[in-house]
Amino acid sequence: MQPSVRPSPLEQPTPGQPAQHDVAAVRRFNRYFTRRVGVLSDRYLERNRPLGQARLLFEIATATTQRELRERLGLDAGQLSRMLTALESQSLVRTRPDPADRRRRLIELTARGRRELAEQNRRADAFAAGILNGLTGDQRSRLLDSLGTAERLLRLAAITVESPVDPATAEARWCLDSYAAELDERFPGGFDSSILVTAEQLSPPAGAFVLARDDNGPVGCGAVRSLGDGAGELRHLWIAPHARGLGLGRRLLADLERLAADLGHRVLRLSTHPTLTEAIALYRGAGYRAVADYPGFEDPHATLCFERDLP
Amino acid sequence: MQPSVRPSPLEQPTPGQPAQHDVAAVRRFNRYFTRRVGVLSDRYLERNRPLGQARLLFEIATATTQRELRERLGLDAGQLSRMLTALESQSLVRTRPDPADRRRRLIELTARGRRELAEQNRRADAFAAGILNGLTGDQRSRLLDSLGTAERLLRLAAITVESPVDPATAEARWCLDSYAAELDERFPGGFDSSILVTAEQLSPPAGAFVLARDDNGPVGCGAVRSLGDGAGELRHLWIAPHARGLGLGRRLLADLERLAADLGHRVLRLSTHPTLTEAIALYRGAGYRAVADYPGFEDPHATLCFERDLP
DNA sequence: AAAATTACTTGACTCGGGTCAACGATTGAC
DNA sequence: GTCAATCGTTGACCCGAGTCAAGTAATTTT
Repeated sequence: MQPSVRPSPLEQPTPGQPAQHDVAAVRRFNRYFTRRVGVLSDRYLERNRPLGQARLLFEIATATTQRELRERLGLDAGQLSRMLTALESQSLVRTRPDPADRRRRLIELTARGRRELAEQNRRADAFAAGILNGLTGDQRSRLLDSLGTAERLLRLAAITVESPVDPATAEARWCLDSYAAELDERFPGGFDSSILVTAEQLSPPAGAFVLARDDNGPVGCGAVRSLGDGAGELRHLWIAPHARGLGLGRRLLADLERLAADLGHRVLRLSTHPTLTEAIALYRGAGYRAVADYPGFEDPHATLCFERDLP
Repeated sequence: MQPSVRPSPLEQPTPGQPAQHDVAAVRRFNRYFTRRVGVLSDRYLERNRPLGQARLLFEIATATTQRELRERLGLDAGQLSRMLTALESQSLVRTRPDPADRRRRLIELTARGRRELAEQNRRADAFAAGILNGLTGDQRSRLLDSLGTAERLLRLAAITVESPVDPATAEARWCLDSYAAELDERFPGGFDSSILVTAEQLSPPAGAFVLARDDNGPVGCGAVRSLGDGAGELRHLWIAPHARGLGLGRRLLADLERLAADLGHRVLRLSTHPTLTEAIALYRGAGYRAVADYPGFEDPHATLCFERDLP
């Protein structure tokens, strides 16, 4: 819902309200899909066991504490406790006190529970296979393609970008740490994380930090700091691996440019490394031009510099 | 699950079990979609009214008798009756005895019920719009494209083809009537339905009839009759308008060819009309060649003849 | 005209999901 | 060492969904 005061050459995330026709199409698909696939596959899951317990079995496979289960499934403590005793009485699940904190109870599947879970999975697979069965190979791959594209775009649509945000929060730190860890792996000589800019440099009015989140937490970040003299520097633009290929980079970049302009910068500069091909393509596509160097440039890893005038 | 005894040049609907990878992709999408969209939109629908009543309100807009509602929603008679009295006590719905059969009660929305329904729709729209909001125009159209393709393919996968089937059943008659009605509209001079082949000609061993159904009933048909002398004739291949563009034609055609071969025919012939461009494309694509005429050809509307040797 | 059928209503249930509050047991903070 | 907070359990609920069977009124069949 940004007012389009300053039209940017980049794609705007929200070009007005969606057309009624498009809204109807989404609703139509939703109606069809949940009726045909969603509900049915639930019924398939439960083997004369309440749906809640069946779902729980799924989650227990990867969780160990009640707290975790409660958060993941959004259950009441009492309700979960009762469901667990039900599963325990079927000897699908075993609980024992956590030695580290004996208020807690650790939960694990028994051998029988694992068999039961495998059977549930087999049935869910059979259901999905049943859907694919009536299709030719070509049709199948078109279907999977469409589902994949749809999922990626839905995920993208679920991502919200907060800007500016305090770079000292846990979520922000997590992003910056992930960024450093990734570069450390990708750069031949590793990555020297001491060159990460400090939180002070990224807080207004000196600079700004931008954070993208989906339903499960942070999925990307980016920062602007001041180089002085009307110039800003873009730093630490990072997208979580599972959120790549969605167009989120462009969205973050657009937000950072807007922020930089708001901070009074007239030109935005950045440096990057030839290995980071996706990033380079992003900058070129967004109208950045390569420059030899710039004052304040200090990253020893970077060997490519870009800049762009801000509107 | 047809054994591939006689490999046809046409695409087989079931080339073996789907790969595990594909199955997982379908499950992944299902999980994501139902969690993110399905459940949420239900919660959006209900305005401190039980979900069942909210759904009912939707359906009443287009239905008038309890019987119809029961069938559409799969509800118990008692349950529906109670839900209706609940809606009636909120004066959203009015019922009155059907003058034609006073055991029945006609159901209609009151003015207030219509307002309430409109509000429900507004909310559901807002929810769908919310999904589209975070996307650029280009991304939106890609999303809608993908959803459309996925829905069409899922619909196709849900279609089952029964062959052979008794051409005298109500469903078969319905298809043939629809076929005649459509041609009557599309042909400049109308369609003379007396040339429809008789049920006897389409029953084994003289011929065969094939019927395609989706969850809601018949969506297509086709027939083979004998022309004598080792030749069969393909007749009345028809696909319901809402099931077109899915590739169902090719599937029915493949089934009919298999049937014709089973009946002992060595060549399959057919006649069609230049207006029916989709059909002509289908036949050409399936390896049929145009011929001038053939013995037994009798359809006054048809002016194009095709044939193909059966394996 | 009687018997069977159909359309709906009502009562009496079960069940799963969900909420709330009280209560041990355990732990961390001061 | 005490007190507050935390983790899980248990009892006592509500609610909506769904099932089953008996009952009433109207209609069709025979």
